[in-house]
Amino acid sequence: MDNREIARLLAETADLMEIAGEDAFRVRSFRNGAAAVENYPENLCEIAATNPRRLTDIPGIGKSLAAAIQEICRRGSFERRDQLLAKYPPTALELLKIQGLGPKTIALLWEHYRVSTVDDLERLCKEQKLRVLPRMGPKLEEKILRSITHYRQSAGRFLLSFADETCRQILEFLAPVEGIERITPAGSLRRGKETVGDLDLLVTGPNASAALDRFTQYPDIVELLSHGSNKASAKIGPQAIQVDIRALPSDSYGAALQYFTGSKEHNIALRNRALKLGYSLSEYGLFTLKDERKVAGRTEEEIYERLGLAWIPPELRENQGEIEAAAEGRLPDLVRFDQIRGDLHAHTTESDGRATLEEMAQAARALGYSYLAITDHSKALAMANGLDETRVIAFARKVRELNARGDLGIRLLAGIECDIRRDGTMDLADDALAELDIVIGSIHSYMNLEPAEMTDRLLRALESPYLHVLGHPTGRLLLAREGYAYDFERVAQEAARRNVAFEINASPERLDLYDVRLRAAKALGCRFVIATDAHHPRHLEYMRYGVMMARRGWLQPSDVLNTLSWEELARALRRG
DNA sequence: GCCGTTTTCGGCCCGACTGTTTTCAGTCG
Repeated sequence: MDNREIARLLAETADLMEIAGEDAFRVRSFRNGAAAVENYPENLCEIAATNPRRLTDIPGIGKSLAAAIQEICRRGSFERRDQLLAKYPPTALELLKIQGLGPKTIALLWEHYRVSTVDDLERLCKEQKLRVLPRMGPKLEEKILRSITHYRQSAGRFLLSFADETCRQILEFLAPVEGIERITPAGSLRRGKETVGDLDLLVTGPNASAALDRFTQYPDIVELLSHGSNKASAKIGPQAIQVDIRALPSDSYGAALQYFTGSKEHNIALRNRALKLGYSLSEYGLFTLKDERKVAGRTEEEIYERLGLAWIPPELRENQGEIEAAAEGRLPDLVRFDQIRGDLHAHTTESDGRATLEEMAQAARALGYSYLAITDHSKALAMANGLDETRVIAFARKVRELNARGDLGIRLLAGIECDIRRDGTMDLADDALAELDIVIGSIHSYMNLEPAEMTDRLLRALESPYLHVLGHPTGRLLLAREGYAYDFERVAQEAARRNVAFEINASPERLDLYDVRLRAAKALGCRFVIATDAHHPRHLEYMRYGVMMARRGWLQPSDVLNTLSWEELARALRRG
């Protein structure tokens, strides 16, 4: 049992407690505990087994949660959770993911109609049966139906980070198998798509089928779907993500990798090109049409080369012009993770981060960065303890002193993630903003304005002479919420004109901006920063997901400001 | 339920919108 799973059980119990109408502070303690557990560096079940008293040393874990964790480690659940699950079906938790439905309404629906599935809920809305309940009406029925549609669209997909982490754990489990040359993830994970449907793993080597055998022993398998000598499939973990693993001969490995990486659209275009050149392309290789002789297949490179193309990085394979560019030798020189010199969006305990400034600085230094911008929230985000002008000025002074002391091993930038208010003005006064090295402007409220009003709001924000970066520019939350509606082109044009960069927020729940919007913005002359929005030292590692997004947006190092040295960056951030 | 103590009980995050009401509960960030 790993910490992530313990955290999931605690958070799930918090949800159930909320539906049961339990004390809100108690619920929050469970949520805090879940967060503490998830981020804890050592395996808690090992601690529980060897020295359980140490559990309560973890901030946020007291006697009750420590006992719950011990019980979870022993038998996979705990008393409180079992009681709640006896009262409410686990499917009720699913309803929490419907926007606009909260614990109180779910409890009400359960009391009246025994509703516990999305399908039931949809039926009741359509039969107009919700409106007879207290505080319910036709508008709510409509809103829920819309939310259900959005929910269905995102069901069955997983965040890139989740797929990536699951993949990493499987690769680790398969590592001891002898006689394996390579195991490569293909599919949308390899393309760096922000959400992933299932995992495709390709194995080659004289003993590839042994890797399949070992895979079927993977402890997290909840359902083994098939297991032959060439392919095995299973659903893994409580989320039941499907994993397909294929054993392949070395001489067609490249062809299979190409085929299973996709995208489907890219592959169709590539096969058409092959046909025109007198070949047929399949997952087994590139063959002549005339005598079905195999001419390529061992590597991807030789297949693309035979088709008169430069090798195309997986992130570009969406049939969005990359094949033409590869034919004409004008593929971009995509930005790489090792070119990133620093992170420009991070939170600390000063607002809603979980680590101190010093801890964040140390983590950034460990990643080899030469600078880190601390950008806590501004005062409009009262729930996050955002900074007012006085605190901002004191904070800037503290950062200058730390830098002057020179023992951090990394350059700190004093920054702020300043709220953009409803009218487009900044949440902090100019004289406070002027003290800072970097100002990110972000929207965290009034996200449902009419498009015209939202466009005006953003254009007004861009007028601030102190704004350097527009944070998470679309506001989307993957698998959860669509971005705000506004005229993106107009805002991008104005951002380019005023030298305000767009953020590529690398947080796995956001990944914002993203491919299509990045290309559009780049074409309009915009520049970008890739930043993690870290609320914990570990979150700094999300940078590589941001880099994947940048690559999907065809960005080169020169498009990305944090590939610059601190001195160059300081010049680039200066306005005018 | 956790934490911290002026040490065993009180504070813990709060403001605003939405859709329903006719004064506010529920949801969201």
